[in-house]
Amino acid sequence: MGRPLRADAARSVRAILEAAERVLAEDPGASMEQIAEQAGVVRTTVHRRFANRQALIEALAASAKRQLMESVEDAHMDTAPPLVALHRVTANVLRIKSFWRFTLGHPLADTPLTAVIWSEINAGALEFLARAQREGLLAPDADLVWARRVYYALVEEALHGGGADMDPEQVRQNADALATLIVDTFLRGVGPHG
Amino acid sequence: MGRPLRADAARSVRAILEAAERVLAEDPGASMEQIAEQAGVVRTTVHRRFANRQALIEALAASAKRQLMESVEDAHMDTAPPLVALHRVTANVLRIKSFWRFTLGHPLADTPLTAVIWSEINAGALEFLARAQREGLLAPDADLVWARRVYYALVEEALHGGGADMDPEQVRQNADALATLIVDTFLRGVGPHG
DNA sequence: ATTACCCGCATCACCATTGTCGCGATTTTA
DNA sequence: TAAAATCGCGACAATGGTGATGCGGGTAAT
Repeated sequence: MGRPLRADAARSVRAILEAAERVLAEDPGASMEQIAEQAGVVRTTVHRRFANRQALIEALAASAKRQLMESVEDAHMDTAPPLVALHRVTANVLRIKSFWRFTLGHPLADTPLTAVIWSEINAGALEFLARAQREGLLAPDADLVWARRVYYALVEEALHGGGADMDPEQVRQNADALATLIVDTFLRGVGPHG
Repeated sequence: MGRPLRADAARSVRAILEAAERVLAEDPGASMEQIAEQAGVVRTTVHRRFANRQALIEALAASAKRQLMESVEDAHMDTAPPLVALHRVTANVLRIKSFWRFTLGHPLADTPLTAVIWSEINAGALEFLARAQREGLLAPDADLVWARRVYYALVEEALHGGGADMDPEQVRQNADALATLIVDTFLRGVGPHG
């Protein structure tokens, strides 16, 4: 950690990170050149701030994972009523994931650090589902690991599915409606209810 | 279409296609060299049979799409009882998709031809869901497009989800059990039923 | 057995990407 | 305003993948 970056340098770093997220979301194999262009910067400047592609991706991962964890904690999944917590965490995650489509969606961005965070989140999710099951929100005989996978799949589908990917902006504006749809489908499926 | 290939040449072609499917499933950006190595062949031999990477991928697509269509037709989705047809097509598709993980899973393998086939399959699926809804298998107010997306997502999840991808062999052996799980979740979700 | 074909191998040219460097011009900071 | 940091730009070497070619030894077909 040298001295703090100068104002213009900090601006470049942010521009590069945001551009990288956009470009890599479209094409995970995009070149540094393309990223630099989107950032309105010359390629050498990118290399000045990030030694290599890996360093750039890890920097992305750091920001993304932090935001994701915050948005999960914000849902208070350990205390709020299960249905409320589920809806809330779903909407939050939709918003974050629509922003970090590449970093949070592609396994390429995996570092030793992120693996830890993932396992934490997965463990928390399983714990939450167990509580939800005890409180009658899930079927008593439901396979919780499968349930977790189904939930993840529904979230991913809402984000990426349906032919072309959703417009991130659109996702963020409809996050609550989408969350309702996801939770509803998660719990009751698409068959007739009642 | 020149004259038929000699026996050893045909063997090489098959080895290359199978190797390509395996290697590309692991890493969609793998080099021709890696594919050749897995095929037990020198890289120049690959180029002898497939002018460029694109040609190779299109050849893969041709085989895969044909098998997929056959497996869908085999389910008789237009005449069989909806629940039966749904279970059957699910098991069939699981088997095919576990084999062609790359070609059928990655949009990279998209050619003008495959786009047509996809839209046919999608239209057929929607038609089937409409019938299923009329016959009471789906909720009367269910959004059929969303239902289709949910179904696709569940199938993908069963194949690729759960941390590491499933062992293709294992998927094929448990295709019926997996299909039951998928259809059940699709129709009733994971919440309490009754 | 002869012919036609195929493969492995070595080699070549070509291209895109990556990563580094130095310089002059510009912007920020103190 | 002076010093320090940053950027754009051009250049460079290194790397790795791509596609083509020709040759000699081997293999399938007739």
